[in-house]
Amino acid sequence: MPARAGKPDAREKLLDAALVLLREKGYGATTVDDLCAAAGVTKGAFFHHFRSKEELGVAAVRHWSEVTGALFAQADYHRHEDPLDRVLAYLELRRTLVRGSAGAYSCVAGTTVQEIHATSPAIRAAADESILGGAAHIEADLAAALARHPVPGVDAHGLALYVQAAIQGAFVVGKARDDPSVVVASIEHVERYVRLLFGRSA
Amino acid sequence: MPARAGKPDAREKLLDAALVLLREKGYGATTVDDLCAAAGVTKGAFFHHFRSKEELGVAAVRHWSEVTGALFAQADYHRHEDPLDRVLAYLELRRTLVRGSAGAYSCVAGTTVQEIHATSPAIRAAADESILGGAAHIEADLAAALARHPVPGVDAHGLALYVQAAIQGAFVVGKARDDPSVVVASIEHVERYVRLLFGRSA
DNA sequence: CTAAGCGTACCGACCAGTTGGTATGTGTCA
DNA sequence: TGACACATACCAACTGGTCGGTACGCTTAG
Repeated sequence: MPARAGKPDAREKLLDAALVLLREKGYGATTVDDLCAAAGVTKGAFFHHFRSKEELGVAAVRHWSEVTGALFAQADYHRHEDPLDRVLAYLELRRTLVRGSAGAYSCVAGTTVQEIHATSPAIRAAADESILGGAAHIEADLAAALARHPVPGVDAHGLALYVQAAIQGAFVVGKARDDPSVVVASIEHVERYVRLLFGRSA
Repeated sequence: MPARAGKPDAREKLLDAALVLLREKGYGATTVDDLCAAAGVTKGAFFHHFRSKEELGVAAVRHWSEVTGALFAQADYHRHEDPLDRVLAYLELRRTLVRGSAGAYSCVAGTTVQEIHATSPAIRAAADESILGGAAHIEADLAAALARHPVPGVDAHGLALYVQAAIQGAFVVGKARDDPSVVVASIEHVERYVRLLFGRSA
């Protein structure tokens, strides 16, 4: 993909490679050499763009936020007029995205934060931002839905975070079971929960 | 715990140390030297009891299953007559267990499987068994509750796995947010889901 | 010319695993 | 009873390879 000749693309190639490798092997097991080989770049290029492996970790998680943010921003589930319909369409989209191996469908932020939450504050903070950003995709819609149909003890922020948590957990169990169908089934449970909360029948 | 004098306990000490270190630092970042230091044992003892670090990983996950299995087996939530009450009491127990740092409340199997699911089939299988075992703690009760109050499209096995997934995901978000209160809030959402499913008011 | 972008060669630290050895049983047979 | 063979449990020093990171040189655009 030689978009523009002369433009720096080693950095982009490294970040894209990181998205795959981090999800497949985790942060610790992914070596700098692995990343360079996958990106078709040498170590010199790596440390030209990133001062350390940790700095790449932060950049990769932020890159992940951007990639997924763009994906959901341009998705057409926003077209629904009813905010609850938008939330349900979002969940349906997330469900249909689950295909193939865990390295293809799981989440960079969730995978990475499990390993480094106690050892790398910078990556942990980036992962936190990424997950909050993911929750933000539905938080406003949930707030609007709750305004129309209040549920005692439930607030939009907490519910949005729970949806993210349930999906993250589905990835974990999907990896353990080595079977994406349990991820799909779990997301269906999340959809059922949202419908039950708002008294919407299937 | 000097049960019987002369009995080997380096193995036990290593496994107990592994439960802490694996949850705190993850599998990759936990070195054999770390484990030996935490257990107060030398490397010679480590490789006397385990042929490799991977073999310890498998043993540690199995040890985790035994420890948590014993914890839930002797818990008194089983006393409830109604199976749904037992499930709700189980969730309440899990919620009250969330305190302190992620290294104290999170799950060895879930943390480890994220890293090694693609690289170590043996540990992955052990983690899978552990998570299935966790689901088994409530699966029979869910089956009984569903027998009394069937819910279309919901089976006990899938629901039990979803409960495990939601809790695993709560740990992930708890680590990212560095705040156990989001874990508690997520488990409360799971409790609300179960109550809604079975038409049980709070 | 100059500096950004990238490559090659290399270094020191670290880490999983090895080696060779000690201490303490434990069964057994004269 | 005791001495010999053997096994288990553990220790400390070491090794070979790997990994994150560095030094430095070459190329090309402005």
